[in-house]
Amino acid sequence: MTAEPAVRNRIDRRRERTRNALLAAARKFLSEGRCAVSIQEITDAADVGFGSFYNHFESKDQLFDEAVRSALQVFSGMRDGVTVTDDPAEVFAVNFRMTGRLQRQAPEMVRVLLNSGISVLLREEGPAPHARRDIIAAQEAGRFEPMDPDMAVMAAGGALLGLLQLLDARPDADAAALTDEMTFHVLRMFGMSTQSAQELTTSTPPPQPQL
Amino acid sequence: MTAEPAVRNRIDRRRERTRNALLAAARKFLSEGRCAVSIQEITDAADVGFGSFYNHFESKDQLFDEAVRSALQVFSGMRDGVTVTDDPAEVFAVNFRMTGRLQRQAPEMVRVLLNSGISVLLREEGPAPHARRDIIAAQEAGRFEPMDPDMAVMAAGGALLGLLQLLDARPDADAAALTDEMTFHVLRMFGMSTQSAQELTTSTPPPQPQL
DNA sequence: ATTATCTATAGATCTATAGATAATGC
DNA sequence: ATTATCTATAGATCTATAGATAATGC
Repeated sequence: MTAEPAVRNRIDRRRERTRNALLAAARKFLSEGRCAVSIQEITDAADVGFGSFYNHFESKDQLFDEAVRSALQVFSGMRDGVTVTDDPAEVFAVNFRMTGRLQRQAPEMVRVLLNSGISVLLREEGPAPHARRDIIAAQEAGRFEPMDPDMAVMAAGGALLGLLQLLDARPDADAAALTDEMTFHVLRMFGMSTQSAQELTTSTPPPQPQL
Repeated sequence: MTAEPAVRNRIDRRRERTRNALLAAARKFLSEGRCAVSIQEITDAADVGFGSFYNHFESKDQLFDEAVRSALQVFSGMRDGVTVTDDPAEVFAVNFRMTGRLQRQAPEMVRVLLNSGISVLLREEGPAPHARRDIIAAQEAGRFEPMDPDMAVMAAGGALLGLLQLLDARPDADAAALTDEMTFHVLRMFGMSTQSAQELTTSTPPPQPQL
């Protein structure tokens, strides 16, 4: 009656190791913007026999697709375990601040998304659907002014991607400070007062993102 | 003493036609996110003999690089011919509004940028350097509140890319209205009052972007 | 005469698979 | 006995170039 255990035996664990090595190698190339790489190069980077590729993926396109998806999951999975508050604006702010800080924790994952285009903001597996719900809740609670939710998601998501790109280009910058500054401005864009926005971006530091 | 005429004779014009056909074909593939396409496919799409490719480009990478650059030039070149005002905030707003409207004029060009990642916001050939100067001028004129200029560029540029992506996904939406709404919110993010931001986004409609 | 384009092709590279090898389950 | 991995390779595809053709300049 219970679900299958995630890992059944040693064979399955080895199989998953190989698969993960291929995904990690694919993310490495995608993070470098190299999408025209041969399967041989991928299996070499994964330290896996060439033929093993076809035990796990039908094509390079499929591998790359799942690699992007796996990077997206890091972002949407980050929300799990975050303390819930009853202020939806704070929920939004905490998630924004955590995502910005994620750049220093997982720069390669972030780079995969930065290279995969703005369309990540429209993907259902990405962080957009959650953000959309948070924004609507904050609007209904009167914390944000009314605004087309899709526009709000694209505005906040775009600013977030811009921030991540800037942090990527500036390895020595204070990521937490810049992230909080960006969060502050996004909250103000959503109609919050300077004081309220400052309260949400300076008070409690957000928890460390979980990987 | 004068510079060479852009086009000297019929041979040069034909040469340029071929080169432009290759660039256009490359943009077509890039706008579809297909970077692993063969040179044969590119020359077929350009309706050009296979060998002609090497008369103009040394490699596929070089072609793709110049294709992205040519798409970027459409954006930064759009500013030329725009009426100049003495309010730097209005200059910023007019350019933002024109760029949003550009999505309906040149959707393929926009798609090339959307697919080429957030790093376009850091490229010197892109619109970022101009936007940066406009933002600083508006800050010094007291129209925008102080803010790290690079952060401001990434915030506005990210929101703009998000807007363009949304317009691309919604061919039937009112692009001008959504663009003006996004402009309004970005101006408010930069510290403008609701009234001032509304004045800059509702009064004079921006001129049609030139292609 | 010059120059760009086009066609054809040799050689390199890449993909997909078959069959051998190694590891684990029962 | 089963299953995944690995090695080797046939066939397909792709790249870069050589040489022929066509168009223009002078």
